[in-house]
Amino acid sequence: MVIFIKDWGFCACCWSTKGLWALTLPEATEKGALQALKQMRKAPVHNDTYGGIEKIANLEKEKILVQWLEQYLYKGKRMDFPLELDWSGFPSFYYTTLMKVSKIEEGKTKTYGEIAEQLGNPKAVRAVGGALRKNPYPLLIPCHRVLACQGLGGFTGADKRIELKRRLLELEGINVGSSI
DNA sequence: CCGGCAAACGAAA
DNA sequence: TTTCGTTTGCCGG
Repeated sequence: MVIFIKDWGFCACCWSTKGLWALTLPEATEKGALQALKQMRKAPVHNDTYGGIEKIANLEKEKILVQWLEQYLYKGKRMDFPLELDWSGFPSFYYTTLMKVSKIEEGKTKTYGEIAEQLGNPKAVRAVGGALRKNPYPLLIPCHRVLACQGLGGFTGADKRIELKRRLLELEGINVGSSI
């Protein structure tokens, strides 16, 4: 479904086979968000299949997701997410990586290197990046709190979405210089 | 089935 | 500025 968040813009939220995807480009129009939603339902952004989860988007979950997002993005309150997340079939390295990431407290950040170190594999920095790239639950698993040692790192691949990472960090009171 | 390569990185040459 | 290291998925043979 599509919601409008003040000072943020239209936001398409979809609970798909791959988990969650929420498109929160600030400049998205309602029409654009609807279009994106349609796309997401048809072909989820995360296009690797993990587990045999059914393909139908779950509207009930979507509602819960929307409420959560409104609390977080609009009111700045980050609640525990009330639904269980499905990790079946997800590669174990990715899973353990994302678990580490999920333990980063609100308002704090880590680097890809630090995560790799915590995994007992300090050189696997790039692999950590790979795991975050596959994060089926962006926003819920706070991968925006993982930065590169110099600069911001990436966020879901697409160009403009790095802007979302920046905004999420600002929302949590983390000062990201304009240069990085 | 295998080899090579790319990807949200980072250190060292 | 190039190379290498880690893990995974993808594509070509």
